[in-house]
Amino acid sequence: MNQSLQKSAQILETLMKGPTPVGVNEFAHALGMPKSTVSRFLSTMESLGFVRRDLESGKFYLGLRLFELGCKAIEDVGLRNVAIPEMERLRDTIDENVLLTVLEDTQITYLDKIDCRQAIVSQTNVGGTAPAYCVSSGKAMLAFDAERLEKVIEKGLTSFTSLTIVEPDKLRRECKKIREQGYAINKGEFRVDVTGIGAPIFNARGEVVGAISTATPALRMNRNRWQTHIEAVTQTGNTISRLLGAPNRG
Amino acid sequence: MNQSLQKSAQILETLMKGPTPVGVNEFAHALGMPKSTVSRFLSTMESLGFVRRDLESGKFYLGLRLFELGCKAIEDVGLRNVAIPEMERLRDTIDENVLLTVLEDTQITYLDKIDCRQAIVSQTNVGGTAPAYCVSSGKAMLAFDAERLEKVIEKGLTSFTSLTIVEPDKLRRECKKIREQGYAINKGEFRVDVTGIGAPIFNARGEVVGAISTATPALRMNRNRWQTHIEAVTQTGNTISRLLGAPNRG
DNA sequence: CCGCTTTGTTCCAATTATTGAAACCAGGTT
DNA sequence: AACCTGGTTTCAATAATTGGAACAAAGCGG
Repeated sequence: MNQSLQKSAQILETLMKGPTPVGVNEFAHALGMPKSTVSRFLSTMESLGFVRRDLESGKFYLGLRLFELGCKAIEDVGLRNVAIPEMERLRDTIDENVLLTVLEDTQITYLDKIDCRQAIVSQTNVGGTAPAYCVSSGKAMLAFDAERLEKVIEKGLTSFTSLTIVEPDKLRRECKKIREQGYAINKGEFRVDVTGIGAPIFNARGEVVGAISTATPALRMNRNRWQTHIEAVTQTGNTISRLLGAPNRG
Repeated sequence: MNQSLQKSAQILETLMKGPTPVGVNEFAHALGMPKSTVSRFLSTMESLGFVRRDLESGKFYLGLRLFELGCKAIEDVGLRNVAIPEMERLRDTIDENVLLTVLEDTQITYLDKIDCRQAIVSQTNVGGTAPAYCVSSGKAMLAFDAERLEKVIEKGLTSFTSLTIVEPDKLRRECKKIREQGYAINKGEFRVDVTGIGAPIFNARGEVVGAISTATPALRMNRNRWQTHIEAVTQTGNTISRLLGAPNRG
């Protein structure tokens, strides 16, 4: 057990749990360390960005490097562990934002987003929601969850654009088609300028537990890109499903 | 300079900057450390919560302790509490993404983003960084921090697009102009399709402590929008500065 | 099923870094 | 001017760390 890391952790803990800012002498008393030891540690931690020193008082706060690291740390959770490497591969293949969603009631929630390298993207907020029946990942999940599909229909299909599917039977036929082809497409059904391709994710019992999808400005999708992306997204959904122990679906 | 903390920082940096998860051997190669050294460090960092090990693969991610520390770190930046309501007003006025940044060494860090309602936006990662000299908020801060400006110049001005300012004197003249007009503009200097308007934020001692900026796809910026946005961003920067007790700058 | 390769862990003699009391510095107060 | 407090730097003494080697486990190809 590395002693230096333990001491630095104690310093960070003091800053996280108690009032800030904190001076060298305060640390020495709080942690039972000689002030020369504390002073040297803080100097190193400051140069690494783990703490920052208030110029007026000379006292210390937690550094913004931790904020940067923390933003990255939160990205790796739950279904994400399995999905992220595959989403990253998909993003690398098609260079579009790749989203991870789950179905909650009649809406989808964006659990995660793998960012592409394009400067112009369709905006999606991790933690945000959207109606399931008019986005690609939502339709991909509804197609394999008949009970939830009927619940969505029962709740009512509000029009968001002229392309939104609002007739129940049309949505049912759309879902049948999705089951057959293994992916869903959205072309401006929720937002006029946004297109997407979604594929369901199944668990070991064959239940749909999530979906991955792309989100692309419509102007970037030509015929060739559609075909390439459909294949890549479908394959990624299958791969993630297999990693979760799902039975083979083709 | 404590060697152990440096090594742990390198490990965290590898996890933050590159693809994850990462194995012991990968760290050893990436960092030029013996795998015994890496293995011991990871073991200690895991017990402290700084990294977490995927049970299946044995590979490592950044730990959620960093997320906890990062949340506290950003709380300590009082700037956010003051800035957010004004940023929201700005977003409501111009309907573009509004960003809050601070200057760290020669780069900016995105502390916060207030999302607009547009479907197509310029992508920005909270917790992410960018070189200060070729984004609007970075230039807005450098203009009022001569020492930091010279440090950036000394480090070198890499070209990102054909519009990036890479001549030191041209950057200095640009900063002089920014000081005069009170705002900075970026038109494709860092990413070709992205424009932005940035305004500095000052504290009670008249020191620049941050900046707000917009981030907009270039195709959405016509002449009228430029003028409207410049006035709104500049006014918001002034308002936030006044709230922080800054002397009046006009 | 066996041999090989790769990844990761543990050991321990050798090496290096760290330690912390003391000395010193700076600023504020009496 | 003297004293107090907080913080930095020094350096002989001390402790921690190192990293190659040995070992273990898992996966792969023949």
